[in-house]
Amino acid sequence: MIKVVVVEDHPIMVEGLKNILRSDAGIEVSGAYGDGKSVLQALEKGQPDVILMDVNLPDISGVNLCGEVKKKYEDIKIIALSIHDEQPVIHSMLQNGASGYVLKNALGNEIIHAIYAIMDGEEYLCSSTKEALKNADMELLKAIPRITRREKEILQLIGKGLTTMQIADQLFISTHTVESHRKNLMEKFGVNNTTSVVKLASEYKLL
Amino acid sequence: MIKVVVVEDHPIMVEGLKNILRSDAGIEVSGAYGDGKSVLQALEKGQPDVILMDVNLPDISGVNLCGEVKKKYEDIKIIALSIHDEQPVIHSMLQNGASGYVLKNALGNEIIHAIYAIMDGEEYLCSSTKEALKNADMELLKAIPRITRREKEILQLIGKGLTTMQIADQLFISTHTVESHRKNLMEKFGVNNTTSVVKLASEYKLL
DNA sequence: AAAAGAATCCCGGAAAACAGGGGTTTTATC
DNA sequence: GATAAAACCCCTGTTTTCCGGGATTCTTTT
Repeated sequence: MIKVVVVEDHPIMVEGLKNILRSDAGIEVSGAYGDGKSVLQALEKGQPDVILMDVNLPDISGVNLCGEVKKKYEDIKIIALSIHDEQPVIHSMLQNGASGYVLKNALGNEIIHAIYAIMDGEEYLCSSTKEALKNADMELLKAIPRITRREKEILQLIGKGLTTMQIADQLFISTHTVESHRKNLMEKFGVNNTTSVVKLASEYKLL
Repeated sequence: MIKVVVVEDHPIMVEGLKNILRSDAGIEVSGAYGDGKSVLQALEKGQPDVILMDVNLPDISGVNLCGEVKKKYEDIKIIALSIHDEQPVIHSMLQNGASGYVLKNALGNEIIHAIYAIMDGEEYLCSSTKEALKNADMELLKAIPRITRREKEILQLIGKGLTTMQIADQLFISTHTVESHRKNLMEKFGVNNTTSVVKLASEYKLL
């Protein structure tokens, strides 16, 4: 009997998943949690074989949660569940130890397949995910950039529509410094204007 | 017996909704469709009392679908289902004839409440939605801006990270013209730089 | 504890975007 | 079929961002 824990903040979705998994005799849903904190607590008292984990949670990003869980309990297999098929998101999840990536528009039995596949030690990607990764070799693929505290702060202010000067005033630093951070953000995101940075940051839920 | 049709492109979500609605004796799910086109076709052969409609569909925006359905079948009540609680999205759905707006992180029985409430002729907003609308009087609230074909085209190119000159070259128009469109976009979105336009457009799924 | 690497800070000139003006052609509406 | 409104087009001067640098402090890693 494979023990599965669901981490997902949409109750209706949880209901759907439970229902689908119930239909398989070899799988047992041993718990469902709506945010990162409560799973981490629950895991201290006992571990499942597999965690089905939504990438977008209210309290912590799925990428980070995935990393934390894997650090503490390396035997637990993690399947990422997401609405998005952005390459960097997929890549970051896999780098952080996820064994599978399934889009939420997948059919129910795709999830069951995924569970059995990863219990066999395989890596499972749903068809749309594979499609998204097809013409990009995994080595060159860039993950979600790791940005610093200060950069994040500035990114958020830029996202609010403030100009460099307004940001400089607010943070009591020179406009040149703000521009320097702006430049580094463009560098890290691999683009050459702020607009693209904000667009990507918004896609990766960094704002 | 209240006949309900579900429009939602995530099969797992559909499964969850069906399961929840099944538990209520007065409600019957008479159909489920994954995109706008198939619902419109199905409606020609018979109408339900209520449509539970996801705002983000693969082929058409929920806002437009809502408008179309209401134009042809004004008696069908529509409840919008969404992950987002952005004011302009909520406002646009209600303006297009939706009678309810429920966030996907709502509990299952909230959906059932919503269905009964709107069948009684009420308007139903889930608690988080109400929260989002609280400090903004409905009159002043701005809807998602209506942008023209050309503007959309330019918005998308800007979103790709192209500069004004690159866009001008690609569309065989003057850079001045591109800047003019850019200006109008800022005007319509009520902001004063392109970055904010792209951020909002991305939130409203206009890209 | 030293070196390498990040992160935060600063500068000046070139290249864009922005603001505020005006004009013509489509598209609805009466 | 007139007319008003919207869409689309263009221009000039000012402001902001971009991009080439470089310096100093934190933080890791060895």
